[in-house]
Amino acid sequence: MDRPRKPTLDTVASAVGVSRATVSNAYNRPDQLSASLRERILEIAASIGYAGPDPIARSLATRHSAAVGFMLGQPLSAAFSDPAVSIVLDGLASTVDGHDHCLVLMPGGVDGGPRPSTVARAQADVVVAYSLPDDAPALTVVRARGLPLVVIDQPVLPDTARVEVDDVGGARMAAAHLWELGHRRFGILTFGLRAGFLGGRDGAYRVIRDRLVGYRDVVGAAPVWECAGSNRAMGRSGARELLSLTPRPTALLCASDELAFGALQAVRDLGLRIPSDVSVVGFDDVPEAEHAEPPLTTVRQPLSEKGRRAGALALRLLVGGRPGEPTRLPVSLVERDSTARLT
Amino acid sequence: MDRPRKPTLDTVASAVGVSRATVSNAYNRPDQLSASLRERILEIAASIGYAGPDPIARSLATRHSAAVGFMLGQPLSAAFSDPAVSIVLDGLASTVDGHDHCLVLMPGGVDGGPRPSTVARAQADVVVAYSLPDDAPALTVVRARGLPLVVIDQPVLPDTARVEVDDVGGARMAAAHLWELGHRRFGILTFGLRAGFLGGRDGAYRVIRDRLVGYRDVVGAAPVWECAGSNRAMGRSGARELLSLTPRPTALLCASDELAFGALQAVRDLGLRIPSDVSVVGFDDVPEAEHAEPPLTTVRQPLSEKGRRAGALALRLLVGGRPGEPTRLPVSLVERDSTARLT
DNA sequence: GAGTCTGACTGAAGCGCTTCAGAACCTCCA
DNA sequence: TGGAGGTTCTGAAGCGCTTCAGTCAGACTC
Repeated sequence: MDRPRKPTLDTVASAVGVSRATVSNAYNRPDQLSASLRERILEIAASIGYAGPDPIARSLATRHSAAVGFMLGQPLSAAFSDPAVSIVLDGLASTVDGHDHCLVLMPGGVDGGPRPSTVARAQADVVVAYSLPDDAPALTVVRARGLPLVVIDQPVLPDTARVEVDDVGGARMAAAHLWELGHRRFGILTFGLRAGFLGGRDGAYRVIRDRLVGYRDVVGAAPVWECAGSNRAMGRSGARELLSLTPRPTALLCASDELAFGALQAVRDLGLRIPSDVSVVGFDDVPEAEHAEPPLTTVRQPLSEKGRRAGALALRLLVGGRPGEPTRLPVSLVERDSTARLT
Repeated sequence: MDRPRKPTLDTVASAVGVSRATVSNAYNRPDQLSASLRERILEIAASIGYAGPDPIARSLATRHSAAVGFMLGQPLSAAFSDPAVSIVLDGLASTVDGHDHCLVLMPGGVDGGPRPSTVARAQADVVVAYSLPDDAPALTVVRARGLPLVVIDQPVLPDTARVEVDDVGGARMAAAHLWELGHRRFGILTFGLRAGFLGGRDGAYRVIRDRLVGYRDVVGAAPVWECAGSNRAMGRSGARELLSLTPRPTALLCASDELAFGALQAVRDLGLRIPSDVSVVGFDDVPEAEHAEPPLTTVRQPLSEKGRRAGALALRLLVGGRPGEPTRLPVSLVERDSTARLT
């Protein structure tokens, strides 16, 4: 609390015998002073332990904080149990970091989405939201603060940039693939805020609702188990529920690869074989899908690109750009060995 | 860039007809004014679209930013491919968030550790470093800025708080367990900055060096394959290298569970059985270890607790606390089904 | 009714920096 | 030789907020 007062621009200025403005220029606008003076300033600054302009004061003066906020629907551990989230975040972080911006993390609580007070105090001048429930209070706070917003995989909001993929189309591809292989009895595995067979409500996440639409477009009515989150363990127990239905589904449509990995395990738990007894298809095409046992048939979406695009959009909003049309990234079906013709 | 100027404390003050100090108090010290006036202020503030005190200006005035920085040794995607990292980060984030602090992420680049310029501009008043290479330049910058620092799993630095586990002891337990089961031919799988059999150098991470020491204490010399990172795919191919040695190891010591998961797969790839042909032990005890096939024998360390402790320490340094003695968390061996007596 | 308290509000001094309109001096060319 | 044009540096006005020492009424005490 009372360590010795740190040196400031003024300290340096008077140590060197120039004005504060000049020292500031030494750091920010080298062209505004002679090289020799600049060098002297930097040298003296270093010698008295001045580590450069204070980021906060600089932010206040320039009116931007060089940080982008990242709001997440889940606690970090839940979010990162799904590699898809990590990959998106990595794409975002590297774009943003490449432009000398920091990432301020606002993880979600149990009710989905960061706490409003967290969002209200976050130092960021643009925020990107990922997989928040549609009605998250955090979104309201962001708008109240007047911060530019980019959403990933969420319903369009007025005046907001957006990146998305064709979830409906992707889901349709997955379902059509199974349909063409002769499957007629399906189980659907999704995730949301709580576990159980899906009754009236259709889940909090737009992505999931969309995938559901796509699946149903093709397969019609089918039992849907919603997991409380997207990870293997939940996928495994959810799949177990679906597989214990009578008649047993011959194919499982999973709303994420993590869920599908769990489903593969559940099928094996029952002593059944993939794909001869049960076909499984995922969604995302995370790197591991290729190395699963058996390699997973899934819908590929460009995860890293999604993060990068979101980052680029955020950066653009930052300099006053317009949100523009939603960016829609392509999906495609990757056929591997977890699906086969029904015999 | 030129959206209409946002309302400030002054705007509100004059709209209400009170002084700026009073409006500030309405937000920060409700006891300093009458409830009725406070209510009126908040109401008018809302009506003119004032979303509360600007976080940056507030930070400047109070001289702290309510943010803790988190420096990481790897890019996000690499870091999060290992659930251990996510769990630690989650523990940290929830502690910190519970005290109304944000987390500022500073992911590493290819050379390990965030870029110095990123660190120099980050708005945080304390930073915690996790799994950085020992000589990361980022650490230097933090100290130059005079920010309090807490390190997780890293060599002790002067005037720095630290949390760690007994890596040497844990590794010893794992090795001793296998030794007692009769194993004499070992393969060791670790991770670091690049892939290959370990020759002279002993890796960039202290954690890994310690685990290696523990393994070797018990098993003596043994081939060591260093993966370029800690994930399944790398573990799988690394284990493949070890298993193709002659004579083939009967037991694999893996420096992380992720690596061990890969190793399990590699063993199966070769048509061998676990644990009858090859025993495998991991390190970390991530949640999935229990559900692996077979369930993984591993060294448990309290990952979430590690993050929480680091958070608590950071918060303490923030209010001027002394670093104190390093916090050392206990490890223990969890015996499951991936290890068995050599027959 | 004088004196003391207390609660409610305000004035003004910063926090550490950026930035912009000059000032001061020098060079160069007509 | 006079002014146009450069270069280098400075003064001062903010950025939006917190905080502390007061001021000012009104309530209370004796």
